[in-house]
Amino acid sequence: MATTNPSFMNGVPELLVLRLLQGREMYGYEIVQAIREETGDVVSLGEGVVYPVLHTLERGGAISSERRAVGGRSRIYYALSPKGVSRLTELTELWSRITGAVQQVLVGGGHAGLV
Amino acid sequence: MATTNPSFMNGVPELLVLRLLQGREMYGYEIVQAIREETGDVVSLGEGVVYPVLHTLERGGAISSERRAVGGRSRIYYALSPKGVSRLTELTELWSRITGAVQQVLVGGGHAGLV
DNA sequence: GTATTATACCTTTCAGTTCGAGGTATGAGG
DNA sequence: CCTCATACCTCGAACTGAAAGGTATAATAC
Repeated sequence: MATTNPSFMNGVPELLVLRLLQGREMYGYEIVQAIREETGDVVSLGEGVVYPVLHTLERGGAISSERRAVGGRSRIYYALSPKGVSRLTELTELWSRITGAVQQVLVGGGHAGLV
Repeated sequence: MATTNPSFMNGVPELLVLRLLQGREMYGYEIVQAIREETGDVVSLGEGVVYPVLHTLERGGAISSERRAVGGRSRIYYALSPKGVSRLTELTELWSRITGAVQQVLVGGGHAGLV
């Protein structure tokens, strides 16, 4: 950890991948399309983003992989580990705190003086 | 400029600064502290972030500056221009769309099929 | 009178993330 | 047979934001 100085807004791809894997086991190519579809193309992470995230996550023990042949296709399915669950919780809370703080400023209207 | 490849999550400092200036004219040092205070220290942008943002914004015509002496202090006050207002609208909408999309995935629970 | 702190501005350097492009391989359909 | 969609992967470029350091002045403390 002690990630040096991570920008306060980062780690969203990681968050999305972990969340999707919480629902079911998925493979990389599938995750790429799921993100596009579930966000209505608002967020579109390419394979160049998703695959490295998966590898980092696996290296850190947050997910595990298993190669399977499905209909002649070779896919690598990823599953969330307990470590991944707590990491997901962590990131979700962080995301919540940050968006809340930003919202605070957006709504605050310049009259900071609230109780 | 042509967007090159801006990460979909960037531009939050710019958004916050514009929003604060919508309320009243402010100077850099003041903005740094205001962000810290209004977000309860959740978001803390240093001077090394805020000043460059102000300069970029001014170069782009989104804000205008005016040097004033206040109680022996020399401060540079910034004010939002019409261009800055529309930029603020733009960024606010983008922010809203993105956080909405992320929320969609976070809540979606894997059963994408909604009406 | 001088030293320290808080105000107020600024820039440069560094590191991390994300993006895009490119590269390999196989099964299915024309 | 050739092309397209599936499915995996990596490297290089680019941008952002963080930290640290640098200047100057007013107010306070000693």
